[in-house]
Amino acid sequence: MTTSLSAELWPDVQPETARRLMLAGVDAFAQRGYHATTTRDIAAAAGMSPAALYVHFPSKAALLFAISRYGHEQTLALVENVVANESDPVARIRLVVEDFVAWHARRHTVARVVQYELQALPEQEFEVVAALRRRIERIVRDVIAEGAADGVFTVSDPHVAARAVLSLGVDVARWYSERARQTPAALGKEYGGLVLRMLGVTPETPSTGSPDSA
Amino acid sequence: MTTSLSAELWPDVQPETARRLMLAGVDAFAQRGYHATTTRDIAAAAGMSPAALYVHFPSKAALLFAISRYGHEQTLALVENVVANESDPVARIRLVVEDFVAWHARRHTVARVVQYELQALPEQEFEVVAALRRRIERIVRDVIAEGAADGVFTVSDPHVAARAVLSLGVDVARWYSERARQTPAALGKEYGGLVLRMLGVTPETPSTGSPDSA
DNA sequence: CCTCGCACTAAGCGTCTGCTTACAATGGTG
DNA sequence: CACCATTGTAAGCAGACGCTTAGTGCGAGG
Repeated sequence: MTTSLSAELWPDVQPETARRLMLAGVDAFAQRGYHATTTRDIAAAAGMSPAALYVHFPSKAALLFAISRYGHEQTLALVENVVANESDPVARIRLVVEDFVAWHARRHTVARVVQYELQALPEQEFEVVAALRRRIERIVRDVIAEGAADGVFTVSDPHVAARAVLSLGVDVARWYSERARQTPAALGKEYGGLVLRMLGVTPETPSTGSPDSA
Repeated sequence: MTTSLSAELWPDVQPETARRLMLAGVDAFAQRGYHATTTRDIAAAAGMSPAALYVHFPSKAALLFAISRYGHEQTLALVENVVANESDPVARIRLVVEDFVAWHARRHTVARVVQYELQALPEQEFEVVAALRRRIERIVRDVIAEGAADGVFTVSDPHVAARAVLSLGVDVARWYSERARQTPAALGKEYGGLVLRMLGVTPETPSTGSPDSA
């Protein structure tokens, strides 16, 4: 189980039992999918009776929402953080990809739920996370558009390019596992390079600093 | 509904009713997911009683398997066809991406089931489609490795590069819809260009022929 | 020591699930 | 026309589902 690794997640979820339920939910949802997971599964994995779930969450869907929302907020924060600390489009997009990919690899269990169990959310809750997703996509698209305007990126359509960049990151959650040949950080670095080339950045552009000598 | 477009799928499924059930299954599985779809949903969408499903398929899982297997065979055939008709690694990878992406866009309903409902298959049936998936990945990886050996591709690891290329194609099924701004064919062309740059092909390499003048 | 509130459990509710059974309509073949 | 395989239906079974209810253990406050 990857529970031990995920234990450092959600450091501030109020009752310890609620966090255990979220952890159990993540594992179950990621492995079997939301609809194939029963409240009895989750409760048993958390070492409790099925009714205990309803002490902390009004419904099974609310548990999914808590997980999904928290995960989306983390990835949004990640992207916003890079944009806040960097100004060069090349550095921005490389670091966004590095962090985004590394997160989807390291947290691939949570990421699987975040990216692929969206449709199971009730309409109202779905709208909340959909808004978070739009913000993430918007930021990436704007960074690419800015780089294209500066002439450092060569893309015919920032919309398509942003989709492609995010696709590379999202899809990592689908196939990555602990027995992958690369660490999350190493994979992020490699994908960062791939994306820069995809966006038409020539290697002869050392940007502001950090020559990244091998 | 996208049923009318999908109607040209499976031209050779024996009884017409079985095809209608598969069509209804594809739509339902893609929209709500396998586990959230009931046999009553499928039967109703096909205009039949729930028991009719069991005249043509031994179980709900068998219906999913028929859909998944057929879809995987189509994408494999697509990739094999390109490799059989082209010899240059650059042309091969560009056409593979073009066709793979276009298929995942045009058939995004089927593709969604094919790519994201795998885990719902029983173990034995899963192994069958997993073998097909391995063959697809293998071909793409070999083409990239060959291009890298020839010096036309610049990749540090063909495994990672193949994963990235397939990720771009697979993820199209997740976000593409009829109201996308690009036709499947146009998207395929654009992604083909992105992938070539990602693999380090310089635009100054016109390969054997086909200048692709715009 | 009593009392209250909170976290939790045992048991079970109404409903829905995949699937089966018993039977009817249809159409090709002798 | 008799026969039967094929293709469908109506009704329902056994089990599992999300969630509720009634009640228990226990630590904090008076």
